[in-house]
Amino acid sequence: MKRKLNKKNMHNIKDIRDNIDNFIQLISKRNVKLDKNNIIELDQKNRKLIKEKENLEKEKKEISKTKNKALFQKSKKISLEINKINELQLETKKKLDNLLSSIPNIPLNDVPEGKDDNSNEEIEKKGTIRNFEFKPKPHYELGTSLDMMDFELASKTTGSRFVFIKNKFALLERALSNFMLDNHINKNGYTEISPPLMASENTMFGTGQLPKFETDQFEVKLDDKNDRKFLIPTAEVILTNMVKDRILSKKDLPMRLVASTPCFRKEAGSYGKDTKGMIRQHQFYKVELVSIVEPQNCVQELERMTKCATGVLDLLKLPYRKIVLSTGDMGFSAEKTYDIEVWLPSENKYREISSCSSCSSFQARRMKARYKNDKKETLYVATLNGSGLAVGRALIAILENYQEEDGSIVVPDVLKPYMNNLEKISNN
RNA sequence: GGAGAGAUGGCUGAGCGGUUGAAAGCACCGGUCUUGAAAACCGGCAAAGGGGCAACUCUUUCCUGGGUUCGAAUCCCAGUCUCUCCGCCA
Repeated sequence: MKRKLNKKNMHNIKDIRDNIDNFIQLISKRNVKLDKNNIIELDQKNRKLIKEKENLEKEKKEISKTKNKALFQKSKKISLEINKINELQLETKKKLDNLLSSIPNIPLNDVPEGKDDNSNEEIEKKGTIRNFEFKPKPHYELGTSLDMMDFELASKTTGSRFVFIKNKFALLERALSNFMLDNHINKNGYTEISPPLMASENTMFGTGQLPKFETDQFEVKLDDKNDRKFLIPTAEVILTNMVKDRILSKKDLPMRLVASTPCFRKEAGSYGKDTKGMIRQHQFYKVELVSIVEPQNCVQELERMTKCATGVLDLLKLPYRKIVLSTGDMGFSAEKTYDIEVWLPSENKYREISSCSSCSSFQARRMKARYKNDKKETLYVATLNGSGLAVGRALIAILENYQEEDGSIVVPDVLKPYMNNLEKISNN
C-alpha cells in the first residue's frame, strides 16, 4: 500500500495554535528553533482556503439536489473553481505538514535539559562490581581464544561488523534470548510475537525511522521500484506498528508485546567507533519490549518497563546503572528515556545494554493508532519501547563479568537450565 | 508464475447512478423489567477537517489515485492489498 507520508503529523496543529509560544518554548529544550510566523501564516492560509473550498462545495451540492437543468452549467464552472483552490490548499497543507513532521517529541518536565549526553543524569546503581585478581580480558579475546567467536571468518563471508558465534557461545546466546523471553512472558505479562524482519516504508515512517533517518537503514533491493522494504533496525518498528490504522477498544489496553529478533543497522556515522569486538555490529539479536497504553499511563508504564529490563540484569547478577537521558540526547520520538548500562570490566566502564522510552502519542499519530476511552471518545494511544535486553551486549557482559583467569566462562545460575546444566564454558 | 473472486463503520455484512454517512446483525453505552444477574424490550453509537464561547453547524471520507456525470460506495481506467484454485518451493 502506497501512502503519502506527509499526510500525518506528529504534532497536532490545533494544540500548537492554542498556545504557540508555549509550544515553541518546549521544543526549544530540544535545541530546535521554530519559526513562529511561518507556522501561523501557513495555518491561517490553509484554513482560509478550506473555508472557500467548502462554501463552493456546498453550493455545488445544492445544485445537484435540485436537479435543475438550468443550473448544471454553473455547477460545472464551480467544479473548476474548486479544483483550483483545492490545489492551492493541498500545497499549503503539505508545507505545513513537512514543517510539523520535522519537529521532535516534547520532553517531559522532569527530563534534564542539555545539549548532549553530558547532561544525562545517573539515577541508580546496582549490583556488585567484581574485584578481579587478574586483568580481565575483553570479550573478543575470550571468544577468539576459545574459538567460539570468529570475526575474520565473518569479514570473509560478509564484511566488517559481523561475527560468527560458534559452539557453546551460540548456545549461550540462545539461552540468553530464551531466558529473557520466558521472564517477560511468564513474569511480566508480555505476549510473545515472532514478527516479520522486514518492514514497509510506511511502517518505518510510523515509528519515526523514516524519512529522517533513512541512511541508518538497510533497504532490501526489490524488483518493483515502487515497493520499498527495510530490514528492521529493532523489533520496536514492527511490534509498535501492529496497532497501525486501528481503533482499539479500551479492554485491549495495555497491550504488552515481546519479541526476540535480529536487528540490522548501518551504523552510519559510527565509523571508527567500537570497531573491535561485537559491541557495535550491523546485525545483532535483541529482545524488545513494546507497550501500547492509554496516554495517561505512559509514565508509570515507562517505570514498569524499565524494571522489567533491569530485572533481567538482577537475575543475571550483572552490575548496572540507570540513567535518564537529557533533552539533547533523547531519540526523536521519545518524551523520556532511561538508558540502562551494564558494567564491562575490560573497558572499566558502563555500556548501554537497554534503552526504554515513552513516546507518548507521537508515534501513534503517525500510525493512526487510536482507542476508545470510557467516554467513548476516540483518542490516540501511547506507545513505549525498550530493550529487554540487547542479547549481543548481554552476551558480552556475561563473558567479561563471568570470566576466569584461564579464559573459561562460568555459566550464571539462571542460565544453566537453558544450557543443559552446563557449569562452565571452556576449551575442554 | 497461470486462472478466478473480492476490498464498505470497532467487527460481520447489505447496497451497485440521486435525502446512502450508508440496511441488518454482533460488540459497546444508557434505560425499562429483576433482590441481583441473564434474557427480553426501548433508545444511543463512524472518522477527519472547517466555523462557533456554546447548543450546534458545514465539508470530506464506502482500499488508493485518476476519469465519466449536474450528481458516484455504485460506471470506466490504473495501482495496492487480500482470498481461492493450479504450478514451484523451505
